[in-house]
Amino acid sequence: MKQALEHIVAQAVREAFNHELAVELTRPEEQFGDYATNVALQLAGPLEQNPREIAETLAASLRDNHADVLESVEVAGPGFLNLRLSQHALRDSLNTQPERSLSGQKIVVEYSDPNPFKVLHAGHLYTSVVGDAIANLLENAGAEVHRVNFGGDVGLHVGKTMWAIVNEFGGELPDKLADIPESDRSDWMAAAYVRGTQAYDEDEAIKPEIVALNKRVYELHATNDHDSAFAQIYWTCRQWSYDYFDSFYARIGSHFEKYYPESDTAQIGLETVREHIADGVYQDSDGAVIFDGDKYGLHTRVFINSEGLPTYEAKDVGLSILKAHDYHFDRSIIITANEQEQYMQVVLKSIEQFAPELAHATTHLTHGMVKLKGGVKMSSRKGNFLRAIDVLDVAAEASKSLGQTADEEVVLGAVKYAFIKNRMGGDIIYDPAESVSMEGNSGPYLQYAHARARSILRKAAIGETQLSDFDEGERSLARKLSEYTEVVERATRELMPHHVCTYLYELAQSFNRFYEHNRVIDDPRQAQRLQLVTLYATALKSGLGLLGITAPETM
RNA sequence: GCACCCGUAGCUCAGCGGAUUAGAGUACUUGGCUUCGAACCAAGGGGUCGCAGGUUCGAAUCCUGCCGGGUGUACCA
Repeated sequence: MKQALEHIVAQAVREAFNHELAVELTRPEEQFGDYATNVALQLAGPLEQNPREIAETLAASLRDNHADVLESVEVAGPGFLNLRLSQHALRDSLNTQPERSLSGQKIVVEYSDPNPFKVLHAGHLYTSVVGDAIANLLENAGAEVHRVNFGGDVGLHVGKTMWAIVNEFGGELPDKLADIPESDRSDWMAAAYVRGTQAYDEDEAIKPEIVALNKRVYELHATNDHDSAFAQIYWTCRQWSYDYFDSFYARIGSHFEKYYPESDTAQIGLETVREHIADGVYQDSDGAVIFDGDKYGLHTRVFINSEGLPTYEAKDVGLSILKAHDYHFDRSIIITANEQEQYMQVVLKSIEQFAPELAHATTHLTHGMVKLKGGVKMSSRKGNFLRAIDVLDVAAEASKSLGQTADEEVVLGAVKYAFIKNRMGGDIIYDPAESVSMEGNSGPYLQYAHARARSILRKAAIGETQLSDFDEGERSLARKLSEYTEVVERATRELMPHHVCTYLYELAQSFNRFYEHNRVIDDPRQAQRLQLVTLYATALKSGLGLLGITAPETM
């Protein structure tokens, strides 16, 4: 409907003023109408006419030619045009069917990116949640979406963890792995990483040992060694990490079709970087291979270190090439924490030098850190970090202490909604109690709103009736419902799922206001109103679905 | 030092070129349930939109400078 109206207004402008203009309609406050546009103000300059007069001319034209769609057209303020939809036009704009604007497009979305041999922390949960929402939005718009994951199964951090494990075992003794209970594996490796990092930073004698172990890990891959004692420890621990990731993703409802380990991207990254030394993209410097980002207003980074090993930079180059090779995508979206923003610019700028189309098809989105409200201290035993599962546990506890359910469905809904509702970019302050509360702008509130609407619908049979003209209260709700597709379209276009949260909450408020003053069951307008309640419940469920949040029938 | 991100009600955040009165949630004050789930609704107090300039008919929104916070800045990921 919005697009059709924009077309209509553009046509009116064309006919009246012989002027081409990209018309943009906005949603004004309800008192002003259903749509508004400031085209008259935009035209005032070029046409050298009074904006109000331009607006009056356009209003008259729209009233004369489109009375079927527009109930009223009014000029307001300095020259705004306020449009109010006719009953049938409003009825026609009530649907939650997505516009398949991205159909035919192949999009790879990479997010989450936890590293084996390290902790799966709150930040990974955050990216996973927003990444899912963004992927869902793209898919909803008709794109062929591929969700992929990337993580460091090789690299210095692995050397650190391996060093600590070997140190703890008193040698390369894979049999000792059997002593680690399954439920402790993840935390045990995370703790080893913490010890390894400490040793690396504080003990000059150990540092070279860890560097050597890092190199040995690369060798395991190069020689396909699965048998040596060191190899057995490495592969077993790597698998433990992957198993843990899988179970966590299953728990939160994330699904990745492919996991790129860095060991797969390291070689191709290394080769690609070396290949482009000759043409001057990368260059030797102090025994390392760098990309001179300063030339482009960025900063310089090392892609191959003086040990001859690829750094994360080269592995990311390799990953880009692998993803392009595997998917032949139209667009690649990478979601990471914002501390990688400038790093990624350097990597992409270097790729742009030899594969401009690949760099230009890539979008890097970033988000901030997850911080617990009140700065709850994590125990040093856990390494001073907030694990992903800690967030879920804290939410479950908060729910219980409010005397509510700690059902996984509700806890996940609470956490996901709390994460997504903020615009991506800055850090988010996570308040467990607020997130699980059924009062206010929260996931459980919307789940409850859905359950409540479904409850009404269960009490009465819905006939085959068509929607008829709305009365005042119905119209207000209908108008809010009609915004659904526009909001989803915007969230998709801007890759900002938080718009969906804002809208769903407003929709629920709009419904509650309607419901407060209008009877549904046993009212003469029951059939009509049940249709609206149905549309409302559907919108809530679809919208929550896009956010990766379930909409229960009862709570 | 330089680069990037962020500074909006006590707190947590939307709004990111438009509408007499800058919006939500929360917290606080008050009113509303013998009726479809009141986990709701209605009303009230609370803001020099970090500061100062500039562009514009119009700036929380764009530009510049400053202040404050965060992050990054050569062999970590």
